[in-house]
Amino acid sequence: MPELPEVESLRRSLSPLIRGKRVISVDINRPDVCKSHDDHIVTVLDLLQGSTIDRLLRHGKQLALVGGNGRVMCIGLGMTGAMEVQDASCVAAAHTHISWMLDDGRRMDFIDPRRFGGIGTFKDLDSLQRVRWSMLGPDALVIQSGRLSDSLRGSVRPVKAALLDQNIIAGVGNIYADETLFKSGVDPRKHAGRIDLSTWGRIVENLKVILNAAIDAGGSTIRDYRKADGSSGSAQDRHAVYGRGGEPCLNCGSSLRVGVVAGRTTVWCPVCQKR
DNA sequence: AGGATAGCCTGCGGGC
DNA sequence: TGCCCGCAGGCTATCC
Repeated sequence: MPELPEVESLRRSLSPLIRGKRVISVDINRPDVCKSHDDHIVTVLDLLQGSTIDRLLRHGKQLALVGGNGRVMCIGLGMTGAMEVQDASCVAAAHTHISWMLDDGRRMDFIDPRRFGGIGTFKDLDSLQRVRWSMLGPDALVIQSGRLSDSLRGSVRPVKAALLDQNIIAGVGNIYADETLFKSGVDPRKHAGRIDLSTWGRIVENLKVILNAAIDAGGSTIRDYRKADGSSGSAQDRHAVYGRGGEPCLNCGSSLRVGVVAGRTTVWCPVCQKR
């Protein structure tokens, strides 16, 4: 499940494979996964055909590839999206929607069975920042607790809903929201506006620790992601609450509760996490 | 206005 | 054994 750590792991693993490479051609198998933000139909030029790939940037869960021609592709992985680089002679996986032929004989594929993901194209980095990234909250790795506290002052929404809102804070998904709130001892249903500054400080600190630990372990997560999609064995072991509903709390032994908060399946400890 | 909810889409696993 | 249904969740559109 690509949240911030998986996207950052992807950025790091993809970078040495594609940075500086030239895109010889682009195969568009499913045009509808691409969306132009510059008022025209997406063309291969928007998808960096003929250009080098100069930089890989990330904000929250979004990955941007910046071309030497200035154009930008912003990739959202959604739930099942993946980018894979392999020898161009390899058969493309099922649900490969876009392929980039690189000048080193390899091919980069955008694969996304459920198509919750997609690729936005922008004429330049400024356009990406203005149209999309400036609308998102600060990246979860660098957000300040004061900023979070300010933007949620008086809010009656559940704190979990706030953490999942990319316009408030970018990069947190269902798994790390639950894990962070458990580690912080905060009930996911607690009103965001009723959380004091010191508690926000604890939440932000724990969030960053959890995200950074996941990034450190993320290489393996992303490598076996396609298998982990169904069976996800090793990734689950690291989670204290996610996927452990009904099992004993690792802290107090109470049965972990499962419910729906902010429209998402949520697991928390009814004893350790306070309203 | 802002929060809640439905729908998108496919694969997998539980239950019968 | 095989089929069906529910669920997984990031994001957008729409409703309340």
